[in-house]
Amino acid sequence: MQDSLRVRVNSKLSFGAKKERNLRFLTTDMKSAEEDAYSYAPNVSLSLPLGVGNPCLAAQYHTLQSGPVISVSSCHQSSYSLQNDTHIASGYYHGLKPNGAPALESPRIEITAYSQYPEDEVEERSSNEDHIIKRGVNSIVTLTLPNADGYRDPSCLSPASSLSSRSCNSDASSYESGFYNYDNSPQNSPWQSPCVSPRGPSMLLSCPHATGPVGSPNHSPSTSPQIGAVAEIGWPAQPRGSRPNSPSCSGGVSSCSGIGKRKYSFNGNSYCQTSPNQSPTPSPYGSPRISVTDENWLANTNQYTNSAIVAAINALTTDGVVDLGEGIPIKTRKTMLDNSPSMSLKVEPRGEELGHEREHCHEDYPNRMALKKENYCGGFLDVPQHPYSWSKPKPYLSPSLPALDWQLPSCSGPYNLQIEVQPKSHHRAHYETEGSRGAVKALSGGHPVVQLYGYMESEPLTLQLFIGTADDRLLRPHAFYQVHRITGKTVSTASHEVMHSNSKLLEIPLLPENNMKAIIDCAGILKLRNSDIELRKGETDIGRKNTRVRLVFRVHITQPNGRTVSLQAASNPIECSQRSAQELPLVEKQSVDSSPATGGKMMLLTGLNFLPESKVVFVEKAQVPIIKTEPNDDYDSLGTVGLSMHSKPYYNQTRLTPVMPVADPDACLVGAYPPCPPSHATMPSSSPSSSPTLHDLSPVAYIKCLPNSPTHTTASGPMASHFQESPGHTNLGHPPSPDHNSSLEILHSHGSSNSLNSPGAQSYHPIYPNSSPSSSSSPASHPSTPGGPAESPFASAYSPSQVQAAANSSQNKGNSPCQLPEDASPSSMTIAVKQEPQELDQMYLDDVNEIIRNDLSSISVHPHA
DNA sequence: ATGCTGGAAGGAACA
DNA sequence: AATGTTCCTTCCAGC
Repeated sequence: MQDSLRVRVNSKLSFGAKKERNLRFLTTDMKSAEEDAYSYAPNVSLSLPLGVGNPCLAAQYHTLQSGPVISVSSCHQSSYSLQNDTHIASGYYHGLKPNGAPALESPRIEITAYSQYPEDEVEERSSNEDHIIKRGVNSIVTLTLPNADGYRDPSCLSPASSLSSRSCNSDASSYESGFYNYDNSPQNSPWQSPCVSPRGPSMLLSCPHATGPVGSPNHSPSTSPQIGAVAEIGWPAQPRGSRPNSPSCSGGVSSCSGIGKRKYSFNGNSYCQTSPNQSPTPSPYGSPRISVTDENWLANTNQYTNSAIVAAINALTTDGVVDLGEGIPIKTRKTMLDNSPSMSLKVEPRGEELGHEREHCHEDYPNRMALKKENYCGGFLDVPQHPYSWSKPKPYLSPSLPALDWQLPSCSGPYNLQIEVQPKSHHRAHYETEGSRGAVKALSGGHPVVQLYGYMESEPLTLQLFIGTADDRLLRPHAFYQVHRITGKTVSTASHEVMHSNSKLLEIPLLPENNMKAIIDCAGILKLRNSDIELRKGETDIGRKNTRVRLVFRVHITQPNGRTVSLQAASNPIECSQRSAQELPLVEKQSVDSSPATGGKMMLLTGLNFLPESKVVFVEKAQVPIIKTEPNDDYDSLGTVGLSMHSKPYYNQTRLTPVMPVADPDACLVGAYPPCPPSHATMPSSSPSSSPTLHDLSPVAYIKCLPNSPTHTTASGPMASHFQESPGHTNLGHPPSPDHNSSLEILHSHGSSNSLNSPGAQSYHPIYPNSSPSSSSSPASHPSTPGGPAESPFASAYSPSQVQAAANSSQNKGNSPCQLPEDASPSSMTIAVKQEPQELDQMYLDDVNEIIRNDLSSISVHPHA
């Protein structure tokens, strides 16, 4: 298909120009991939025939990303093992202890003691106000603020930490704490029991405030201290309503900060959170922002605390400390948290909860403190409402739930956790200073759906949700984003927030009566200020352009033998910035599924965000043409486009899904493809992502696709890898194939986007699914990538030459990498892509990615060419 | 009156 | 060091 078909595009919406336009086809060109990130998918699709096979989509997904993914095939827990990938393994596992506690990350964590402490103790402590350890720490902090401290501490510690700094976090935490409180209280235990679930509702019920029971809590806590108090107390907070949830947190915070705006934020945040409370101190200390964040939690404490103190505290306690310790990097925290979490989760949830709650309470205010103690501690309980669910369960106590940064499989034995409906590839996250921007939606207009297959027990379970990174390499809690609980009339799913480590978790009941399926209409995404997070001590990630996330779902199943099986499924990547949304083209429909390679036929593409500069590129792979769209980022687009275009055929086969994983999920979905077809029970994969990250992660695959430049390859690379890895997924690629011959890509030149610019290529942006992006971005690594689209565009240019070059390069680069690419490259290769070098180091990975891209590009190119 | 959105201004961070 | 571009965060306004 080199040619081009003409395409007219109508943009449905108003998008500006968007409406109908004729797209140009580029046949050969490469696009920039820029956005690739988003795009990932596209490429993928191309090829990938992969296999759809993998049972575990998730894996696939990951795979996709990673490349290696390989394995994905297996869904299982194995994942862990599977993961083999070195990467994975190393990355992931390493650090972690079996328990889940990441060893590496932070020792402290270990130190922490939640686990150590019996929950009871904890509670007691809590009750005591927590002076104890954390509390102690807190106490310290506390000192400053009397009551509050106590509360905070707990929460702060952990929560705070996580949140990072941000007040939000804190807030969040608070909120959460609120939740926690609940949790703590009986409720909390979500972990425990799924029960919670019930709780949710119940909670809601119970909570006066809240309408949504849950909701409120959240909010409140966070919110203002006072409010917080209330909130906590009451979910009441809910009442607050308005933004309670997020807002609260944020809102509260926001208000604080918000009001103040950043500048103020310092105060604001911190203050808000903390300070608000009471003490003045809080915020002050920290640097504004920083402090704020952490502060929030820590804030109080921190303030007082000196590093030494902190250290001591840490030593003592931990959690709290951690938080406090702003110093402690988030990661660390996470770890710690994780550890704790684990504990908490299973076992300690309370502890955490308590802690959190407390924290929350504390955080909020002295009042809260009072409240807490009273309320929460006492009152809450009273609050019968929440308790319901939460309390009850606690089934798991085991301390060891896996840390949030652990990679878990989506399938294990008979169990398979799948994301039946993927979230849209774009969701504008809200700042604390803003009101909630609603729950994450699915392409179809509904909401993401998660289902646990293979669970035959009558006891409900708790589905945990947190915001993870979109990195292919490693799936871990995102430092700059927090899940935000949404409540209201439109929310049908009960939920409650809990702080885990520094991350907020949303706990949602998985009920047998609902076939262990949950509609995730209660999850929004809160953006924390980069400055707040970056200030954290341990934080190493850069917020700038790090705007892609994934919804990560976990479920812990306690088997008859007492053993707990933890499954995890991650969604496709979601772009959370405002910007991208606008820029990404999205193809919702295509009038023709296929056309002669000779061209001459008109194709009508309907979608969004088509710009004059947007181009549609057809790539002929083998025989089957594939169409890709590459909107820059949009996965959607990609997804859509790709999907559609190609087709459906593909779709069918493979499903984009895999490929798309991320990005497009929507598209895919939208496209009508089920994201995870697989979903079926069997499928593990479904969530491609899900899984285990392990798998993938490797960025390699994804990779960025693109590099631009020069050769870049583009997307292909990633895709390729994806393909390879998970054929299935990839497939999206193409499964097997059918079609894949050519692909159509829509490119935008987004303006300036770098990528575009780049190479002569035209920069297309393939729409690859996230994966690529992610990969590219590896978390750490590519900052740019991360996000996006633009930056790293995948630019892929596809010129033949380039392609070749790419290929070569790939070769050059490294074997493994090369290999991958190489494999991939082959045109059609298809997909084949190579296997990934398992062992590649990330370093290599990057290279590899490029290579792959190149390969891909080349591949695609070939066709064209 | 709220909550959710989309859009955009202003300023900071980068290149 | 200056300039231009991109990105981040906060506001505003409309539905």
